Amino acid sequence: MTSDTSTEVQWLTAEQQTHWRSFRGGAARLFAALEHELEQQTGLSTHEYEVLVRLSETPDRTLRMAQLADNLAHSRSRLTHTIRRMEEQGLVSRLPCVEDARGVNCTMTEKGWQVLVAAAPSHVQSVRDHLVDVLTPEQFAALGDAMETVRLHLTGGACHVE
Amino acid sequence: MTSDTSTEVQWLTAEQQTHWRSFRGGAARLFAALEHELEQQTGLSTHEYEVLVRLSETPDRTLRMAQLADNLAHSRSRLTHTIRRMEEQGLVSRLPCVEDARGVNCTMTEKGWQVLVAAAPSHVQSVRDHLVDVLTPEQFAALGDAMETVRLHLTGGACHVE
DNA sequence: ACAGTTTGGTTGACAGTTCAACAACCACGG
DNA sequence: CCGTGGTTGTTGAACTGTCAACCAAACTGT
Repeated sequence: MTSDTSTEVQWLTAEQQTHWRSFRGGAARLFAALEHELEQQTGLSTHEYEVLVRLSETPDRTLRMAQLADNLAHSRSRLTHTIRRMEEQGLVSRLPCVEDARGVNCTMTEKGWQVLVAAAPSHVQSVRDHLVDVLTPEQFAALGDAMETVRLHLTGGACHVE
Repeated sequence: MTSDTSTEVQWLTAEQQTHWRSFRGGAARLFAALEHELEQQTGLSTHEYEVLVRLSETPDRTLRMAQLADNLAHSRSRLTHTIRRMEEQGLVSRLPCVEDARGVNCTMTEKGWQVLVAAAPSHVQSVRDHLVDVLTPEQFAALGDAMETVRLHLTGGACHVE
């Protein structure tokens, strides 16, 4: 990008390049496979599934739009579109927020809960089939730890929930 | 999905769940950050960048559409659209294939080569900043090995190139 | 009280992806 | 030959995500 002699580019070694490509290629194919299987078996996209999971983990199955967006690392507008579509399917509903009149509370409907309950087993099985059970427990743990480090570094240590 | 008593669901343990979420969240944020930085600094999407990388690695900077699609794990139609756009930008060009009249050879133009050369350093730096240099060499190697295993399992051992 | 700024959320136009249908070509067995 | 089936690549419509503009409500300082 800049000059040539002053700022020498620090290339990747051959091993690093191999690892990087394995990571990128493996992750891309893994997520694609999971997305595809979930879609086939339940009609849900992984994003919709994740929305339902996050909502299901709160006491009242409700979250503010902004919290949901942060949790999922999605843009606000993307979440708005997703939630609108899910609302049309009857999976969630939106209510104005009492404490903050700007806010919107997103709640899981009973139908949304049942859809999630029905979808979870096959999705978990997919994750096992293609990731968890393919690796040794040590490999899988190392994978999780490494990516947690990456995540913390990217979010500046904040955004603790995922 | 099926019965309840016969097919008991094998849930993830709490640790497995944590690792899985770290992996998914970390990978999503990492790829998003890399995509964003590459876009900002070079005007290229990561997909376009990968296309150029793959082409640059062949002797004549040319690949059949199908090989390119397999390498990138993209659908045929997706690649067609991508290549059409890149062709409009003058980064690649398409020529009918002599040996197989169905085929299309995709070649990198000189401009495409120069765009790649200009883009590579900052992209490599991004990968270092957010992934390689954040982990220990052992962690990074373990990451690569694990995802290579996942990739091989998903592609049935075939598709050796990535 | 009130202008200025920040935050929460939505909207619409645009860009990129998916999916199904299609056309052209190869390869192989009658 | 001819036809059948599989492969290669493209197309257009529908869908999803991105981006910038926007409104409304909440803070902030005077």
